[in-house]
Amino acid sequence: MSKQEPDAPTGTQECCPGLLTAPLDEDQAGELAKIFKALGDPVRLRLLSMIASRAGGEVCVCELTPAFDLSQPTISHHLKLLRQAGLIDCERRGTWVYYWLLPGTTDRLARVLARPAGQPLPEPSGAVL
Amino acid sequence: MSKQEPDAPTGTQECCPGLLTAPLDEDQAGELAKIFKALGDPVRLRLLSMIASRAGGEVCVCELTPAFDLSQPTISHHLKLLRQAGLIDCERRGTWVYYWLLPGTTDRLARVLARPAGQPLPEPSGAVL
DNA sequence: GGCCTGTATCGACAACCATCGATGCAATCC
DNA sequence: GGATTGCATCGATGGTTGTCGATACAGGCC
Repeated sequence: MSKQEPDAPTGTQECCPGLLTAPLDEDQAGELAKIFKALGDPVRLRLLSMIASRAGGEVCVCELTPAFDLSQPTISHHLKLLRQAGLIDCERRGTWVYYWLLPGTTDRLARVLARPAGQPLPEPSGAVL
Repeated sequence: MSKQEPDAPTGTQECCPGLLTAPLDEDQAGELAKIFKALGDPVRLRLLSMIASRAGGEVCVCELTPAFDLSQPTISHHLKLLRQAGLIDCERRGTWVYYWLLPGTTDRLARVLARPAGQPLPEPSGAVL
């Protein structure tokens, strides 16, 4: 486990200065889109937040599955997608499998979305909601 | 324009303390998933970064369309999705249509993904990449 | 008015995705 | 060893999505 497909770049380019400062090239856009797509589902968002907000840092699948009105294979599928996006990782311990957050990936997204502290933004229509 | 469907919540709940601190409820997850889904496409990510990183704050569609190997209706479609997600807005000025970033939405995502400064994260497997 | 240009919408189609039941595999317990 | 439990994988299926050409609409120009 934790080693099935080389989908999670795990460490590739910490560089990119953010979405909001310079146009992304195709490679950066493709790589980031994979991660955002993984977050683009309510079930996966809830799974991720359940895992990330866990006190001990890790959660057993047996706690995640009953929290949803979905079949066990469906939850397993969503966890796999989150793992392939590099957002979480897991380990089998005896009968059970535990998942935890990989904070590097969420940190990277937060940086990519962050606006460099007081960017001008001449607000042609204002709109800072 | 700017007023076609009430899809962009524009200002709904600045509250939610973040993905990583407490489990999301279904409503929050559904709402956030819509925005992340809009970011889950390389073309839309590049469009957004082209718009956001623009010096004057706004970009004419006539500059965006030729930057891609895609048809004009396809670009228009992607811009519509970004707008429905509350990430950008637009205005027609004469013959041309101009788009700009709504920084409130990206700010909100950045906050949602940010980890509250020195969260423990006992790292059962380390993995801070 | 009529034409041209820029952009949005429509309808169609192929590709992808979320979901399920069935099944397989791993580890424990008897 | 055999039974049981926890989780992953497989195959199928209906719904969603990215893309296109055709078309409609809006505004400027003659």
